[in-house]
Amino acid sequence: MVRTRIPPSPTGEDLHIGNLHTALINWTFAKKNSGEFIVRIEDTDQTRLVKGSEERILKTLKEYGLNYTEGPDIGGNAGPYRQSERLETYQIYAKELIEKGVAYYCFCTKERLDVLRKKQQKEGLVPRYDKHCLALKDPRKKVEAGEEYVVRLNIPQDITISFEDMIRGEISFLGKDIDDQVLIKTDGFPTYHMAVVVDDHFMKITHVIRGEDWISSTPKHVFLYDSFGWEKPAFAHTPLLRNPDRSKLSKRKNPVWASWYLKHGYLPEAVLNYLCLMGWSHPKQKEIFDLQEFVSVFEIKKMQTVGPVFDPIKLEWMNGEYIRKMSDQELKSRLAEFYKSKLDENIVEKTVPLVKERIKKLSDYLSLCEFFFSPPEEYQVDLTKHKKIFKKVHDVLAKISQWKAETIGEKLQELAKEEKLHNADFFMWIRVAVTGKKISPPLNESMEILGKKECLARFEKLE
RNA sequence: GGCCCCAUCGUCUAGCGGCCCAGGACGUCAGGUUUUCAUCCUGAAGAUCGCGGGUUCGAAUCCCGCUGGGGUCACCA
Repeated sequence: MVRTRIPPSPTGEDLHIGNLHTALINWTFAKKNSGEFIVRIEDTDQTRLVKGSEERILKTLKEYGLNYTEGPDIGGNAGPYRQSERLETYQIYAKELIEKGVAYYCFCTKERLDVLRKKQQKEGLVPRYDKHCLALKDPRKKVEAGEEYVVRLNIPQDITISFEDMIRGEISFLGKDIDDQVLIKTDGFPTYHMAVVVDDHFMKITHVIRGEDWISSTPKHVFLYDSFGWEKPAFAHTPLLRNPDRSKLSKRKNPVWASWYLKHGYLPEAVLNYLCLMGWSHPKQKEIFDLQEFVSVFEIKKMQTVGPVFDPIKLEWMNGEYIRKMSDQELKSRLAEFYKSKLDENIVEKTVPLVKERIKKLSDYLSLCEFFFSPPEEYQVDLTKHKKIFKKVHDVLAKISQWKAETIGEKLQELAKEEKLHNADFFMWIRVAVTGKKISPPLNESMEILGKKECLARFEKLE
């Protein structure tokens, strides 16, 4: 049984878009293999916890439709799914490591560590723990005496640790290049490295699919698995999403919270579809496809190793494509949902066919259609010179008995001819008079929807 | 700096030794349709496949070096 997971850390505002990307890959990989996708909260850093973060992360994941079968809010057989609730387990296994000699107590103070690090840096060496406490005679006594300690991993200097990455092939590291990582902190909490291995093992995770930034930590994890005598999961390190300058995607240069895109009128399925194209491409070079299709054609081995630049422009294009292909009914309900039903449903329904090809995001709707809900307060063009013609327009419109776009268009066309006015100018004045803007949905149809009375009123105002 | 990962149009990518003086998509530009905008249609510009060596009859594709980029070096994940 394939089991994948996503381990968000509740230390940010929300789910990071990069995490959404890895979540998508994990979810898809699980689905493809009829496996399970689970969520585990990695809240071992008590100092960085952000209130409400966990709830928002889980909510966002659900809004994107990446449903999980086990998680902190829904439970499951391998729970608890919050690391802060699994503290004893880590303690037990840390002891086992110490007994096996692959981990040791360390009593070094922060001060000593700082001095050591500075000295190494000055000498041009890589900062690394010097195994000072490994030589201690009776560390147990100090522990029993209540001295503060951490537990460190004891990586032999002379070994080579290698692992097979599903995307990149074999990767190996030398023991001398790996630091004696802290496993248990002074506060008794485990570090990521300890917790991730223990949890993945007991949660029976078969495939660890995570970002490229974890590659250099993987040998530590491999060493732990081997020390415990546990079967290792398969590893895959996905390329990291990048800023335009190719650095790791960051909030200074891009909106990074997954919910930001939802809030700003992007559709979850469009964002996900765009993310599919980050580091992977459809075998038939298709760009637009749904999650179901992704699951059926996705191959993790075909993932690219280069970090793709996250391009908001292409995302926007894709979002527009999704909107365009939606049924009117669907778009109407998405808009209602997006605007939290604050807009007149009747108007939304009537205007949807007019705007479908004109908006790229749900949030574009209101700026384009504001004039349907309230008369323009200002005009993008100075209309004071056209009072006379507006009077004529008003009278022509007033005579129309069948208030239909077609008739409105015909009558106005006739007037333009009579007055010997260029269509482009004439209709622009009318457009601005009715909508306030130079850019609007089709004029005649808009006037039909607005209704005769309202249209006449808008011209009377300008006469 | 050490270690690790990587390198095809501005961007996302196809390409797995001959089909490639490199194809598609976004974006850009020009034209057409149009009462604005958008859609739609047509077309164009845009990558000497980072550079230099090999291997081979033949390399974007394989090997090596260089250069460049990224990641990582915490009692953060």
